[in-house]
Amino acid sequence: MDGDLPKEYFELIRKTLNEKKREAVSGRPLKRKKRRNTRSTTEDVQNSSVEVIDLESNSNDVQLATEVIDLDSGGGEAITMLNSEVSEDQHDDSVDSDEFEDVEDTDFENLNDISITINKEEKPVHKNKTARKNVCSNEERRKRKFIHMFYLLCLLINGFLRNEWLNNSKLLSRLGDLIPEKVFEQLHPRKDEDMPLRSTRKLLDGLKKCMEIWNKHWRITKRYESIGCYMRFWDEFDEKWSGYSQSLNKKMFIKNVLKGVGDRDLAAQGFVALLRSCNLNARLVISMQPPDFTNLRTLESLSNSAVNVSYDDMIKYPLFWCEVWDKFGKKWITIDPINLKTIEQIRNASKLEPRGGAPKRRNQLRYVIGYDRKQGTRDITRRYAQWLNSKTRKKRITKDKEGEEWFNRAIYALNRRKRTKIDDYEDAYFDQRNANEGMPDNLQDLKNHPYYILERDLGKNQIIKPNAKESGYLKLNNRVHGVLKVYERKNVINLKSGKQWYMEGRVLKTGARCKKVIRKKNVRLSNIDDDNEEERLYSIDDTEIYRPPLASAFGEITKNTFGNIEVFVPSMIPANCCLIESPVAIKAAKFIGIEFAPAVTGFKFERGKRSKPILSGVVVSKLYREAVETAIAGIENSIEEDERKGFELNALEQWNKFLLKLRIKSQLNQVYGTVVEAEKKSVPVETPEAGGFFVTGSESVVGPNISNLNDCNVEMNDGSATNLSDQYSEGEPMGGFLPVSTERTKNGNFEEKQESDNEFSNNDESSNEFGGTKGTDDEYEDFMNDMEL
DNA sequence: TTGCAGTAGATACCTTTGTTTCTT
DNA sequence: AAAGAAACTTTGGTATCTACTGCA
Repeated sequence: MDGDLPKEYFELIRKTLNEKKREAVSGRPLKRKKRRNTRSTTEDVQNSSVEVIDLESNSNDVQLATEVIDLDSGGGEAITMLNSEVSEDQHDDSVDSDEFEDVEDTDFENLNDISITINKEEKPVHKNKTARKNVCSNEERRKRKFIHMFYLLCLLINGFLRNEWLNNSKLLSRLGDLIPEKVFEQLHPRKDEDMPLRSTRKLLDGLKKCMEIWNKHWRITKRYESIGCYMRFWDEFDEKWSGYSQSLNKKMFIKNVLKGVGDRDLAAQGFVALLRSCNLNARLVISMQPPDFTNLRTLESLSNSAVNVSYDDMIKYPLFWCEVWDKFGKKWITIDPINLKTIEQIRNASKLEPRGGAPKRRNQLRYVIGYDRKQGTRDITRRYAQWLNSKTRKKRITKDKEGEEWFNRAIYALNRRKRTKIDDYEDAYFDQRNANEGMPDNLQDLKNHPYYILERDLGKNQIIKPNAKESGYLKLNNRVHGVLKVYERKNVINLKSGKQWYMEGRVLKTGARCKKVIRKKNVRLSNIDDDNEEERLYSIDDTEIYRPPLASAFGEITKNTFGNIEVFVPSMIPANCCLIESPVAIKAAKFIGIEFAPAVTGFKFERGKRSKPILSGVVVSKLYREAVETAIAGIENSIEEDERKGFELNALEQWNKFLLKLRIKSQLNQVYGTVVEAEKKSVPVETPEAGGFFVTGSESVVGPNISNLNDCNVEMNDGSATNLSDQYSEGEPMGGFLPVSTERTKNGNFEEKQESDNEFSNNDESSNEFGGTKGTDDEYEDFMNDMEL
């Protein structure tokens, strides 16, 4: 179709496109249909071109791919169509350009090189090439999340136990000797009524002294043998954890702390004990480093981009430190006595939050947990993470609701003390910090922010409260979008259609006004006469709880057009009725002949998009409740009885068949002499322990297995018979009857069986029908008569 | 080197009451 | 003749998340 276009056109287009690229004017967004088309390497292109020529050497021109240039729209947008994609179209000239996908202009440098995919076998190869290499599978994703949570839980419990060790009375009394009387007084200053800050000042001085004392006391600081408690990358879980410190028991722990020997973690923990020995309310604070579950890179890509973090960078920021309650300032004071050797009263940012690329790779501050001396456990990440809501939150398991509940449960389980005033003060401080964090200044952080939302990120069924004002603006460098409005999330209202509200047992109030009108999602489903493609949405304030009409005195219930009553929530049951859920409820209600309504409690969605109602029970007047329940019990009972009888009958039938076959066999043996049986190790007839029912692997029939009665020419599935024999001949006897046959031909068939088959079929064809699944009762009877049974 | 807007691709979620033909 | 079983049908739009790219 484009064969008529002269070459100059292409060059013109190419030129225009290149200019447009430079200007970076993005009109309507160009779509790339399939990456593999544009990404295919030149080699591929050439190869395929050659192949095409070979394949289509009869075609008039070398039109390998048709390229349609739409000159009218957008002044030079090029649209390509690939032969392979529309091979059925057979070069239809009348193809409308709208049918083609717009393709990004990246590959128009080589317009003469035409990319094309011909061989179907090649397609998956292309797909694999362009498939994401660095994203792990869904399963792996879940696994990582699980490991993250498990790891975190272990750390939480470990912290709790370690915190208990710190309360050891012997340890505390010995450590208390390290603190001179003067310093002790500084740590417990008198309250200055006029200027509480002065008391705080004294406390801080005392703490500084303590820190100095501790640094003198701690003589030997061991190097971490591996990476200590810092964060591991995912590929490091597959390696052997060599050099991980041997389990440290309580005794050794106390001994080492008193001696002042150990790694940085131990030093920090010991410092907490030191402060507790001075009767201060000191917290053991741990920044936990479970692996990053939001990092979805595969192990290969991880190891390729393995980031080497130097030891010094890694230990720059601590994982263990200390907090002391300042009762004058009603704040927690943070002390890191080892790594940064700092004391701080955190206002908006902490020095302990890792900064810079390298340290952050091994130390992502996400979960900071404080354990106090009364076995209280609290999540105090807020104090240390400057951008908790916009950045840190995304790396935490609490980023979704499920994870948050899990985490809260874990913390709750480890918090062994009642709430105190100190917690109130701290929560107030956290609220203050949340408020101070303010609005993010970039798009990424505004996504899923707990407090703010961009106007453009509002869902289709969401609106901002009518009189709410925007709380700020986000200025983008991009000239196209300019300034975006940001609202507080609490001003967002979720809307639902009338039908959706009905599913929650609510109906629109009279005179309710719709808040928003959207296009219906599935136009295709809606009937032809239902040309209303708009969906009106309402807020919860526009609705009220649905009160279904009461049943009449005779128990008559108002039903819908389908003859049902919908009970999606309990409030949708009429007040004087009840819902009885049972698979046989409808049957029971019918049986006793009362007024009832089948209850639709939900829908099931099957393929083909058709949904079907779930009729899980009936709604009846409360008067009939007992009657229906009794009837249901009766029906269930009788069903059970029937099942039992059926089972019994089936079993008896199988036995009957079996015995019949034995008779046939013995009769045949009498007439024609015994077939070689000596080689068969287990002859079912003579097996003494052969009793009871025998369930085969492939058949669900209960009863004796008949496959081993070769002489009776049991009509069997050859395949299943072979499989059975395979199973049994090699495995242990499974009890009961064993179709063991050791003679096999190369084809895997049983020689013996074949022989006997032939033998038998020659003698009596009609018996072929016997014993198999096809035989009917009449035939059995006939045969039994023949056998004079 | 780092941060970030924009984008593509993958995945998850929402959907919320058939019809025709044959057999018993 | 009526009732019931069986076969046929085999979406698709939107939201959300993540990695990647190119730019500053």
